[in-house]
Amino acid sequence: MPTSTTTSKGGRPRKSDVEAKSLHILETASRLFAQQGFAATSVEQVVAACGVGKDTVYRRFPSKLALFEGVVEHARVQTLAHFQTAMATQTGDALTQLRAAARWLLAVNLDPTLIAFKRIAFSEALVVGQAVANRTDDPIMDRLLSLIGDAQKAGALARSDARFLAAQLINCIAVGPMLDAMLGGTTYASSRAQNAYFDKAWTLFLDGARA
Amino acid sequence: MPTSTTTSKGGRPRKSDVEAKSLHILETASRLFAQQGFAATSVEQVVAACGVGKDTVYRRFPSKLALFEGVVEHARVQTLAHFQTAMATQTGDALTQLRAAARWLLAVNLDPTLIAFKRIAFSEALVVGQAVANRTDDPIMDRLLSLIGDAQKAGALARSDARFLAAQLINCIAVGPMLDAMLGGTTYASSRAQNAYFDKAWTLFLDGARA
DNA sequence: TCTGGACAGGACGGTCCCGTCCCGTTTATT
DNA sequence: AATAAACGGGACGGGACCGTCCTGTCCAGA
Repeated sequence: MPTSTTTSKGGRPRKSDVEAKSLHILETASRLFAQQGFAATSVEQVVAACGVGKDTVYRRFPSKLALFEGVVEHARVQTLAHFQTAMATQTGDALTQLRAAARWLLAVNLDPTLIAFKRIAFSEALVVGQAVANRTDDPIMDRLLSLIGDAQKAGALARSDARFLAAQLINCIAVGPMLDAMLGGTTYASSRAQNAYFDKAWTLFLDGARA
Repeated sequence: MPTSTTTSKGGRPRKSDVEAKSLHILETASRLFAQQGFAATSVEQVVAACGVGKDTVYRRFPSKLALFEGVVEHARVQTLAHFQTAMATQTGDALTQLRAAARWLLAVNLDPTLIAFKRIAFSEALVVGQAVANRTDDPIMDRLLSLIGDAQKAGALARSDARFLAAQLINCIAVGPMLDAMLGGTTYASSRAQNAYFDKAWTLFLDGARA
């Protein structure tokens, strides 16, 4: 049975299986890190949950920190792809697209896994943070800035500092609910509550930022 | 030399010294927790930095977690007192006072110690968080709600949900810079930058929230 | 004066965890 | 068929740390 995609007891795997196993490790580690945090999750737990030997993890990731960085990078790439596809189908003027981007930001900032990683990023910023924080190449921010610039040119937004407006947009729309959820609140769990909040917050932001 | 307020080698202390020592432990632990986080700070470090025996800590706080909770409670009481005195000297109409409260919120949210504790609160929300998060008896929020209510009655603010407005005020004014600082940013370190940011953010909020 | 309580310093047991190493097994590659 | 690589399982060393216990010391209160 040479085509064993399932986990066998041992033996040299095919290359596709090697990659699949890396992905499996990343996803399992992601779940555990998200549930328990970085320090509270032991490599042994990951290994056991994967049904995998310790060497198999340490061959791919030279340390626990490297494993975590791999998990974060994986999540980042996925989130980015999600954003790209969500925005690709958007049409309309800049303000409409900005609204859609803001709505997406709220939704993604309420995603439990992202919240968990933000939590770890904040908490372990002294240790782990650089893996999550302060990515200078941030296509999402670039897109926001671009949309804000277009909206300003169209006269739909006041011509204040675009970077400031983007930061305020994120703060007004997405950050508050995220922190609430991060600290255990369930205020915005339902889709209805999310929509209601978004409408109010967007209106507030727009009234303040309108030209 | 019976009046030794300094640290002596041993001996039964006077009651005032007992309390002073508790305070010293709390402040030293506060500094270390803030610098290094909860998990990364060992009781031995606190003990060594205090010049104190382990028993002396464990007699006051039955566990490391209890010590941390004591530190947080101490900080909370101090912050609250600071807020009360800062607001006691305020005069003027509700909107002016609300502005002062917001300005205070920004300053206190950029205080390194508070940032450090918020960081720990986020990080260890699964373990420690209840000590920091979700205090229902929050006089600061009460004051904000009261001021917003007054401003609405005076026609200076739109009559939307006061709790929503308060949350947005906090998000727009204080939370963004705090998160930035928490992740290592130094954007708002100088007092000038802080003032400039505050003016812009307050204006944006007010334009959105005005009646 | 006398005694008990608080103290500093430090040793200790128990626990947990990271990262390395080894072993027998299985299979892709040559 | 021979080789080498990857694997699961598990033991192991090294180290960190929590919380307890002990010892000698010294002073506040009775």
